[in-house]
Formats: sequence, structure tokens, C-alpha cells
Amino acid sequence: MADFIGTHHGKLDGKGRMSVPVSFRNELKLESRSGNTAPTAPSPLYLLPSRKLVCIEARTEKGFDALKAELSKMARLGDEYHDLATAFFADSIRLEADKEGRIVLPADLIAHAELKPEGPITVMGIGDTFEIWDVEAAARRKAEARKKAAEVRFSSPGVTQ
Amino acid sequence: MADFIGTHHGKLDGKGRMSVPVSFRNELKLESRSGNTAPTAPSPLYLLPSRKLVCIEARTEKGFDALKAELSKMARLGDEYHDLATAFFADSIRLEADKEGRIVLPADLIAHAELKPEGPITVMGIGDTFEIWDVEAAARRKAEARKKAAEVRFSSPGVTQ
DNA sequence: CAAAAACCCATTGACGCCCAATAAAACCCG
DNA sequence: CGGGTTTTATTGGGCGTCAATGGGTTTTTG
Repeated sequence: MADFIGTHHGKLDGKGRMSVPVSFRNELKLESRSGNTAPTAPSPLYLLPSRKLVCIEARTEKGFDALKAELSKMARLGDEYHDLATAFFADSIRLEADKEGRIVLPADLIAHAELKPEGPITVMGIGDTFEIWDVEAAARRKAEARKKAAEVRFSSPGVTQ
Repeated sequence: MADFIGTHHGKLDGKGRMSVPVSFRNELKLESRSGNTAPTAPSPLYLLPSRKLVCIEARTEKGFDALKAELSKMARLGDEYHDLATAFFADSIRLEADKEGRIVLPADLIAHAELKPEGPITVMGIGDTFEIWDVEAAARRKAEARKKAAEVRFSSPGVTQ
């Protein structure tokens, strides 16, 4: 699956656009032509509001499918599925980048992530997804994640803590 | 897996570049064409801030994949996974050396390791990873490691004490 | 007809890429 | 074993390319 790593900085322009970092675009391309060495098809991106965090979550097609599969496992557990699915999918959107590699963020997602109209943003890779944040909120989130990660104990050999 | 040994000295140039010691570059090449005796592919390097030390940790692709594999054992939708993945992926970076064997260190990693703008650095092998340090900090770290290592008692068979 | 969205091009600034000079190590030969 | 020679590593810096951004123009839609 895709492998989004690193933190990138950008900004929302007057039209609500942002450019997807190159390395991430490359990951998208790779996934779209996985297997076949085809001429390169346009690779879609799925945006959805993060369930617990004040940010936008971005997924590849495969990543999105994986999420759907994960959710449907809960179907048998009761009403939870319906709530989760509504929260996720009702505000989700599928889109493709323009020739310059930019995407237009929908107003409701901008609101959810509390992004400032022409403000600076942070885009960070989380493995098979990536997240779009307001710069300051992103800094706080990273600090928090580091702190919590430090409390968790990795026990595998070769892992430097 | 790769085998990084020895301590090397270098410096950060005005562009924030440093050259990867030859012996380490050779290890990288070896790993990239593991198995096939192919014409030599470019070998990527993964940098991440050390979680406990004031230095930059460098890994080969395999070394990085090992960490990913460890992470992926956790529940994808769980908070614990999310925190770890954020701390891990968002702060990491994948890069390749230029023709001269140099890499450019990102500003945030330079800050984390407290490297001086054009200052001297120490690169030391730690087996399957290597670390990038400020010279003085490296000297202190080595002294400390030696001291602590002397106190450790090996209990595995075949290890001479 | 107005407003928004898609499309296109133009500018700039960072980064990758390459060449040149110096320093260090390996090598060879007497 | 020593001195000199050649190769290779490290460093410095210039140049070109491409990513990121801004904004103008056309097309679609309500």
C-alpha cells in the first residue's frame, strides 16, 4: 500500500486550493498503476473528516476501500456501524488533482479542520494515509503524538527507543 | 541486514548537506541489490529523530520496513496505532544520496539533533542503523554507552564476558 | 445572467544535478 | 621500509529544472 511519510508545509490560496506534496503525488501514481505498467492513469484521492481530530484525512482508493472493509466488520455489532458510516462517508469526497497537482478543499472540510481562509497548512504522512492540518494545531498534535508514543512500549528487537 | 560499524567525522556544509561515509554507502548498495546481481539501483535512506537521544537515526529500506511491520501488527483504527504512526511517519523522511554520496538534512532534524549550522558532526554505526550527532554530544554519548555497557551482564550462550 | 468551477499559463524560488578543487588514503616501486 | 604517485573521498559552489504559487480566461451550472 502507499507509504506517506514526512511533514510538509503549504498554504490555502484564495480559491481554497492546496498543492499535494510531490512525494505524496508520486505515491498516488505508484498505487494507481500497481501491477500493470500502464501509461499512467489519473489517481483519485479521498478526503474525509477525521473522526477524532481536527483535521482532514486523505486516503488513496485502496486506503479508502480498506477503511470501508474495516467498518463493515462492525456491522454485526449493532447500530454503531450506521453512526460511524454516516460520520465518515456523508462528508467524504473523491477528487483528482489538477495539472499542477493541486486539489480544492470543500468548505465543510475546511470548517472541520478549522483552516484559515488563506492560512498556512501542514500536511503530514501517517503511513497509508495523510492528514491536512492548520499549522499550529499540527504542531500541537505532533507533540502530543510523540508524548503518547513514548509511553507505549515497543518490545521488538532492533527498535531504538 | 546491513552492518554499520565505526565512527566517522564530517561536517555540515552551507547547504545543510553531509556526506555519508563510504563504508556506509557500500552497505547501502549491498542491500539494495540483495539477491540479484543487478546493475546497482539507487539505495534510499530513511532518517528519523531518535526518540530518546538528541541525534538523527538513519535506516536502510529494510530497517525501516521492519519498523513498519512492527507497527502494522496493531489495530489500524485504534488510538494507540494512530499516535505511534503519527510520531513515526510524520517525523521521518526518505531520501537518496547525490552522485557524490551526500544527503541534505531537513531543518527540523537538524534542530532535533542540535547540530550547528556549519559545524562538525559525528556519524556512528550501531549495527543495522547509524546515528548522526553533534561531535561533542557524540563523545559524551559514547562515554556513557561504554560505562553502561560494562554494567550489563550478558546471559546468552557463546558470549564471552 | 451571474457565480462558481475547471482550465491554462506565467513567475519565482527552492532543490536537485553536475562540475571543479582540495584533501586524504591507497598503491606501487625502488 | 620509505618516498613518490595515483586513485578516491570529501568539500565547495554554480547552474538548470521543477515544484509551488498566483492569477487570468473560458466553460459549466444554477
